[in-house]
Amino acid sequence: MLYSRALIPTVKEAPADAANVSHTLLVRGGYIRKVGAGMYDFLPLGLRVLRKIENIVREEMDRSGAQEILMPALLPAEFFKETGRWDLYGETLFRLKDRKGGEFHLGPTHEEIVTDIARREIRSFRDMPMNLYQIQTKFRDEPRPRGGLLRCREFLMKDAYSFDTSEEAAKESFEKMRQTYCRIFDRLGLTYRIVDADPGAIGGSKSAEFQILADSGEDAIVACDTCDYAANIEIATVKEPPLVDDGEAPEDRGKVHTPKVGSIEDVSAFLKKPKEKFLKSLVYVAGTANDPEDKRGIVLAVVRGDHDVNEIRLARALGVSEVFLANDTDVQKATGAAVGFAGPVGFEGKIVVDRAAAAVKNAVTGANETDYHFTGVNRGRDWDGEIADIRLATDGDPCPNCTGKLKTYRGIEGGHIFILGTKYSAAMGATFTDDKQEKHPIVMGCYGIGISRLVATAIEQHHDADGIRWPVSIAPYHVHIVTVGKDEPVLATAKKLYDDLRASNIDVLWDDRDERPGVKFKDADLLGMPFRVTIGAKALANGNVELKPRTEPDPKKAELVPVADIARVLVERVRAAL
RNA sequence: CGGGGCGUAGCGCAGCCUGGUAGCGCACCUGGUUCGGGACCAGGGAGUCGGAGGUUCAAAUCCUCUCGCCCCGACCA
Repeated sequence: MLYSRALIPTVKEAPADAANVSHTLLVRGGYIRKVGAGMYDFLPLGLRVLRKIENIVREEMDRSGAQEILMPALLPAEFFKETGRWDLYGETLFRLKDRKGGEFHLGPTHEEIVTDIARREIRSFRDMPMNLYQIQTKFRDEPRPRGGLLRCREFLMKDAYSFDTSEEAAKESFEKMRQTYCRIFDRLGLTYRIVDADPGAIGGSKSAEFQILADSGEDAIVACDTCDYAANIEIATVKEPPLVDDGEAPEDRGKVHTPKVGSIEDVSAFLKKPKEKFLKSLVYVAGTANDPEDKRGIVLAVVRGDHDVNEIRLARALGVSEVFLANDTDVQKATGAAVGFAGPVGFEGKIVVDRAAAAVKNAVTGANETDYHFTGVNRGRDWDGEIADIRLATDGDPCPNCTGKLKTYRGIEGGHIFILGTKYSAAMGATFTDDKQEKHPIVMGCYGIGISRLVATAIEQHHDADGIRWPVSIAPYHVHIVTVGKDEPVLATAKKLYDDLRASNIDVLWDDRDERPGVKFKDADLLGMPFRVTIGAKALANGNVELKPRTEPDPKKAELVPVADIARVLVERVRAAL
């Protein structure tokens, strides 16, 4: 592509509404433009990256034996109504009506639709295993779109669905997808961790996330420094020492006046006691927003003062689908005190206590009376509760599987794979006949990759102060030729290199604009093509051009390559990196 | 939805408190000098001040409503 004819509207200043690196660089480099919240134009360069990622995903999915299909984005409500998700999905579902008043929605994910294909087309155990996938635009009315391409209301996703005859066979399909995903993320040049995760609203028995490591990531994950244990912090657990009596003599319970100091931090400083001697008591409302038999209840969750509650684990311990931190009014009602002074002593209602908190002796707790705390509180004597694993893992915690320590990382969820079981097939009557003429529901799995999100994710992981540093496999162009000046030999050399590279299937962008060199270099760094070739009169006088990989940090450092060799050298290096 | 903030030229912003002429930088156009890391000089074009209503002789500025956008939380590829 000739730069002078391309739509690459780079800008010097960061857009005011961009909060993260990838968003800023995508806009500054002229890759994308915002149309509305969570909706973006992909300009030519942005689309090239998107297509390259898409093609790698497609190649690896095809290689795994999966078959590509395409389902509609516009869907009649009946399928989601069949499984109950029409109600469960809530506000996130984009709903619309047709001219006759019929109910429709835009697809946020396609389990129901693909299950409908399966129940119509899969009859026999001989038809499986089968894996169907599509690369398609998804629509979710996110409560809060953010981070440019990282979280959109309209986004491109690869979603795959496996169909098997048994849970064991489904595990094999799951494992095959796990390996396929590894190949995909490896080829994309992304550093990731596979972590245990919460299946969430999609449902299912087993799930793993492919977390692309990035400090700006929304997700927190923990990974063991010794074994291969890794989990999303949402469900991560830690090894807790067994509950043994350490021999500390129980003190008498006391009541202290702690005016206006509610937080653990403040009370800890006020009473000059370490946070580990505190019990943090939080009032939760347990239940399910969309549960028809809405069994809501107030629950007190107790963790050690230096720990935090893991809400997903708490919900699991309670056997409900979700828990919500109670609002101030409910806290008042439940404890009779202002927020900050809740405690388990005398609390009327269910109490769940974390394993670590259960071991604390002579603890400080809220007194369920505004401006007062108890000291010398002991479980068993002063209160008791159901012991469960309900705390958030943190840096340095002992690994649950070995003797190693957990380390925390930030990540961006690039892919998520699930074993769904028969949740959708049973609800929708997708069955097959086995070799004994018996009917069973199909066992399903589903596998997602956020294609458009990966464009941004790659930048979060590959950039420097000057701009993007694309991995070769997904760079919009492999080579960026910068011609300095308009001397005839310079232009002729560039033209020949440009033609030679294109003939070798190397994607090449030639900055042939009538701009000063500084402008061209700045744009080249911003755009981030992996190899830059500078052709100028100076080096050319000695028969050389300059070659600089984008990853070379020194802006002035470039390798001199004879004109006769440059095309071959570039072809070799690009191919080696693919 | 809870909390915070912002809408003024294509982009980034000032002006608003204390009402009276819409301004700066970048980008763009013309001419000239420049030309290896975002040049300089001179001239020029470009704005329903997000929208509606109100107060006032007079509103970008004050008041009310409304729409859009961003950030922090709960949700997710």
